[in-house]
Amino acid sequence: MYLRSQTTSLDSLCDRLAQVFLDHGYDGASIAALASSAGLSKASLYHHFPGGKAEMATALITHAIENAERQAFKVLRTQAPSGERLNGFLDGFLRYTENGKRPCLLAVFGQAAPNPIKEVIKAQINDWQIGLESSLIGLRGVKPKRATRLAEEMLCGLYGASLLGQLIGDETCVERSVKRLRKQLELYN
Amino acid sequence: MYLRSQTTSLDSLCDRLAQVFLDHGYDGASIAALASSAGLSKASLYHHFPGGKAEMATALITHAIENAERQAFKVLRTQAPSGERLNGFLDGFLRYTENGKRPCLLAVFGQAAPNPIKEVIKAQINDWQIGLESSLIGLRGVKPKRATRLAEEMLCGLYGASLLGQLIGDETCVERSVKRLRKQLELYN
DNA sequence: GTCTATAGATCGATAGAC
DNA sequence: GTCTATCGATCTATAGAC
Repeated sequence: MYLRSQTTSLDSLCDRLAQVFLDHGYDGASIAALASSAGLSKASLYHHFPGGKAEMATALITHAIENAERQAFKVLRTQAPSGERLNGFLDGFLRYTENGKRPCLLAVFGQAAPNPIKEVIKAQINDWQIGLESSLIGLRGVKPKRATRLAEEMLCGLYGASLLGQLIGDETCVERSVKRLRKQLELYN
Repeated sequence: MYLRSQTTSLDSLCDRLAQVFLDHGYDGASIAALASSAGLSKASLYHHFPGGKAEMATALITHAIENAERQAFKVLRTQAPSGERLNGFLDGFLRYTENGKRPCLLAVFGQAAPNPIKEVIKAQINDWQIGLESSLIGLRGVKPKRATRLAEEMLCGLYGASLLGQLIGDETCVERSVKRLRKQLELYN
């Protein structure tokens, strides 16, 4: 996909397309709806994504991973103290999910999407879990085995809150989940 | 939907149909795939569900809710001590999700399905959260406000573990989440 | 790079025989 | 209650003009 226009336009196009997938799931997002949401005809959309829906979904997952990486997980690999890294991650996760208002594309495509996309998601979340682990190991008194379980607990809590918030229509679940994790890990911001 | 045959056949039909929805989501589950999985022609499937896919999904959600209710949440409304009720619930949740191997239809349809179905899910999960709350209030030292947050934390942890397990292909996430909750609530089984 | 028009496949749903 | 056959709508994807 190449777009001669500015980064803002590309981001805007990705956001519009992603919203359709978030609202209707992979199979529920029709080319017609995607094109309409992008403000293009179907043929024009195929000009940008010759591979059709699968290519769009792949591009959007890559885009979403880059966003999450930049806004949340990147800080885990810095040299800052563990507590600061984890605090920065939690801040970033809230930014990434827009305070829990926006579902995560990884969770949506993880439920139903072509297998290559599912594999990318699986590998990426494993990477992120490892990043959380290494920061948790640096926390006072946390041993490697416990760090592994804590990292999983964090991902469960955050993704679970995002899902639950969507199920019951309460946007504030993720914020409370972040608050709980900060307290449990004795992080103070 | 009426089936003259035994309960086992009805349950078996529901299980087969549910599996298609779990694998492909609401929109991704085609009538052809549903019929094939049920071992019936499309016309025969419509004989049982004149309302088509929406009626199937509604029936299956009702079925899933009844299962979860019977296997997990029912015990929360008994007169047993709070600890026993919560322990029984966690046992039941593991049974309901088949130790985390089977995704929950409520989570799948909560992401993308016709609005009436989403409303049923929303109401049901709110009900369940209230059931958890009242059992948690009975626990030593847990006040109403904290019970509300703990109930949400339990649902986040359990549904998050189910989702995460699906994303990374690890069936054991839910078991660990249950273990964590037992420890946190000081329940011993 | 955008569009209209349309091909070809699959969709949900139904008619009608047995 | 099951089936085959089929309808019209919608879907993905492409052809071809501008």
